[in-house]
Amino acid sequence: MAQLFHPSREDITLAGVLSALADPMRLRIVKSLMEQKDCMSCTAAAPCPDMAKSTLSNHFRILRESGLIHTTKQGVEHRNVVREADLNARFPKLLKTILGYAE
Amino acid sequence: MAQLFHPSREDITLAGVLSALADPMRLRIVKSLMEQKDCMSCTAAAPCPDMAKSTLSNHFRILRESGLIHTTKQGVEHRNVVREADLNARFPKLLKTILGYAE
DNA sequence: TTCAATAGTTCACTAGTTCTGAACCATTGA
DNA sequence: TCAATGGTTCAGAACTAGTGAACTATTGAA
Repeated sequence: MAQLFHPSREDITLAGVLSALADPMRLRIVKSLMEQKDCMSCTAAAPCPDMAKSTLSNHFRILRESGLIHTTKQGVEHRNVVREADLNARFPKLLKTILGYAE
Repeated sequence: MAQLFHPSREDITLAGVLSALADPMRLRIVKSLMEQKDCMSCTAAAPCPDMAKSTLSNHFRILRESGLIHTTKQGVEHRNVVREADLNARFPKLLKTILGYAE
C-alpha cells in the first residue's frame, strides 16, 4: 500500500480547503471528526452507511491531500483527525466559521 | 436571451457558496467586485485578460446561480454586484473570512 | 501456519463537469 | 442600416467523481 500523503502546513491552500469542504458528504465527515474530538476510522466517520467503500476512500483521500485531516494506520484501520492546529494557523477561524453553518 | 436566474436568499446553500468560491478565478472575481464597491461589467472583473469569453461567462453564471452575485443588464453590458446583504444574513462573516485569505 | 474476516486502496468503467472556439443574440452609436 | 461591443449558447475535448470488482495489509482463530 502506498504511503499516505499529507501536505505540510504551508502547502495547505484556500482553494484546496474550500473545494474539499464544498462537498456535503466531506463536510459531514469533517464535522463528525470535529465533534468526536478523537481519532475515528473511515467507516466510523462515514456520513451514510450505504456509500460505496471506494467512494468513501476517495473522499478521505481528498480530505487528506487538501490538508484537512491527518490519517495514520493503526492495525487494520486508519485513524483520522482534523488538522485543527494547522488549519487555524493557516486560516484562523475559517474552519470554525464554515462548520458552524454545516447542518 | 434567457432571463438571468438568481436564487432567493433562503435558497443560497453553503455547499453552493463554497464550491463557487473554491475556484481561484471565481474567488478573484468576487474579490474584485467587493473591492470595487460598485457594479462592474463581466470583462472589467475578469481575473485575467486572456481567459476565453465563454469561460468567463460560465464563471459568472456559476457565481450568479450560487447566489454570490447579482447581475443586471444595463445597455450592452451586464453589471455585477456581490450579494453581501443576502450572504451576511444567511452565513454571517463567512464571505469576509474567506475573502480575507484570498491572495 | 493457514485461513477467514475486516478495513481500505486501486483499477476500469460510466456519467457528469469544465474549458474552449465558433456561432450567435442584443444593444448602441455612427 | 451596419459595424462594434458585451455576453450567451453550443458542441467537442479533457478532466473529475461515483461505483463494483479485485486487490493488499492486518488481525485473530483454528
